[in-house]
Amino acid sequence: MIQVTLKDGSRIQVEKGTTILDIAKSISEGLAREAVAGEINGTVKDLFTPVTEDCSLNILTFDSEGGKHTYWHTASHIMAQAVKRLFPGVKLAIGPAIDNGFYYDFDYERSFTPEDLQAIEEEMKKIIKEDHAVERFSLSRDKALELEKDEPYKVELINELPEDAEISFYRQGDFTDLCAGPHLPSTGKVKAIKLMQLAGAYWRGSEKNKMLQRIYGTAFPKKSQLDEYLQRLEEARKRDHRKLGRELDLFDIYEEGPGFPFFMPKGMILRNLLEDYWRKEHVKRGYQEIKTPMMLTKELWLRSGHWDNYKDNMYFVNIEDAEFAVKPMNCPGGILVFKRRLHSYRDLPQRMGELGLVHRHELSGTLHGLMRVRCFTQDDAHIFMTPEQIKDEVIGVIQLIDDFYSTFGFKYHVELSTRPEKSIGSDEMWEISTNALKEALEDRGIEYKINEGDGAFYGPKIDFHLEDCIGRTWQCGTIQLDMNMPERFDLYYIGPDGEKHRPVMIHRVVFGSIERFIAILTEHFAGAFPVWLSPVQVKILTIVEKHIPYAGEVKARLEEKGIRVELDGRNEKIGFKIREAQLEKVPYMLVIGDKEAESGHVAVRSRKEGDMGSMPLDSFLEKILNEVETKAL
RNA sequence: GCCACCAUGGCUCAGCUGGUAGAGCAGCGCAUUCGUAAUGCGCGGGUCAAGGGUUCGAGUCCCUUUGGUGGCUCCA
Repeated sequence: MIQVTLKDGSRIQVEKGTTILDIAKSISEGLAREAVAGEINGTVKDLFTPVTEDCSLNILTFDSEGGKHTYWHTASHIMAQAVKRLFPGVKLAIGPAIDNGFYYDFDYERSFTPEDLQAIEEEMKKIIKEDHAVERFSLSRDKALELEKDEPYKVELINELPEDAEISFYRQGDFTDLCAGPHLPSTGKVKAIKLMQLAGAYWRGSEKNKMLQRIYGTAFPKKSQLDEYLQRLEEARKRDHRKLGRELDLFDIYEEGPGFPFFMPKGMILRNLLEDYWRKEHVKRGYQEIKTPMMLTKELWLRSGHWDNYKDNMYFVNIEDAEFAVKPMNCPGGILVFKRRLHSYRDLPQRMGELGLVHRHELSGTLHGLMRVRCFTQDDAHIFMTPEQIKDEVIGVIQLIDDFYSTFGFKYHVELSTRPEKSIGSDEMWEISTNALKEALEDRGIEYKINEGDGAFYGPKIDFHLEDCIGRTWQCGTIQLDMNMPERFDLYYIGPDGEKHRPVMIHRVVFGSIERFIAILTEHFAGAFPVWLSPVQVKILTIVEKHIPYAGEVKARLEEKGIRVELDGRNEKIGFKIREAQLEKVPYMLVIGDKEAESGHVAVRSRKEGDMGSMPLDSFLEKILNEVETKAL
């Protein structure tokens, strides 16, 4: 007998060799039915794995991360099995579970069509119905290579497995695949499936390799869960900033300027409000603002290293036989500003902000609304400081970013990237700066994930990934330490000892790109921006023509207080005007009829709560001004 | 850039296996003066992304180009 400790801490005795599934059954039939895998001492295992020694065991259902992973992994095998049946010559690459489902990469003589996808899905349903048992077995390297001799990608994978690795396979009916597992015990366990899309993907993610065909799919234990998932996607589509941007007349991108967005009058209101907020907060924190030119000479970019490292992403212009580059980053300009005069250690830190429009040549296939464009405005700043000031300055930026994100109601997580293989600077400087970043994070009690070797070539960085209301994350803020540029541009300050010293530089952004941030905000709020950001905050709706004079007075009163207000005095029914204002996502509608005109009231309707009844104009003013002032969400 | 798919009036979309463009919304005009998500009637608007080809005939088939969508790579 061996002792198994369950998730709730209770212990049970089972016979050695009992499978996880049997243990689940002994706990409850329901659990056994729901179980998809088991976690033995923290490692996810197949349900048919026998338990051979004392251990802790967690029975996983679809609701857990590991459970989903197992479930989707088996679904991907079922898909591969179906594809193999329908297209015998197909070669298999890899087929993992991912965030919301799974994919499998195939190499086939012709491209799959949407009709093929249909057929594959049907075949998958058959395989599920046939309910093949899934079994696991291991082979020696030679035997494994023999078994996979017709699968060149599998052969490559096997050859790259470490000497001592177990080479395991999973078999279900007529299909066998090299796989580490774990898997569901049978194909019948998978219930609701759907193939989502077809896409090209390079073998092993490298553009030097052959492009394979990737089929994405997802699966759930219940049809209702699949429907719910599809509905969430539909919801995300409704929130798409490209659609809302056009509908709400905020911004758009035209064929005449691929990747170069246009901002409409209402979009500019939003944008200017964000920039006003940004300026105010930065002045408060001791930043100065500068503006550096859009184009600078080739020599500058040679010196900064961009010519060597970033040329493919830059645009160039010839002026009177001299070559200029349109700036892809603001730092070289900022450095010239710093260099304009001699600095004492007493002047440091110098915090110089710039809302700088940068242009980067991005591959056409990567463009995506405002999220990925070819010109965008970075809310940049460069902080020049002594090495001793690094930690405090980084903390200052971390706090600034936290303030900003919480203003919009965003949750976020933080990642720290360390020295990459290809990098410059001494070990000592890397250690100092990486530690400074760590200390700053720890000082603020912020949890962070480390991305080993993912830093910029000139220094380590902290990235802020914010999460929108439907759970997607976006990299926005970043804090990068740089010891390279000060060197290249021979920056120095005079220390207390009267000698020249090299300053350290921070590059940082909070919004990241104003354009992208606006896109994120648009999707986050589904176009219904908080009152302080709404391009139109109040819409006055008259019942009939004769109310226009009083409505005009109301409008004037609101405008006097800086409220952005529109008057809809058209000869239309009130229901129609409300519907339009609601679709325009105006936070407050003021309905003006006889009663209001006589009493000096306004009938308030909120886009969120509907009819709020009648109130004196002053009460409404107080309410909305308070919301604007507090940036209420 | 690579793979797949897509491109019809301002917007959303019909248009079967090729026979010469249609709806709703929006716009404009007229009527209606009305209390919390669509008043009625009428009118105008498209070289069917661009170019080339097949055909007696192309929105529909083929090729090229441009732009978009979803991925891959890259990234704010």
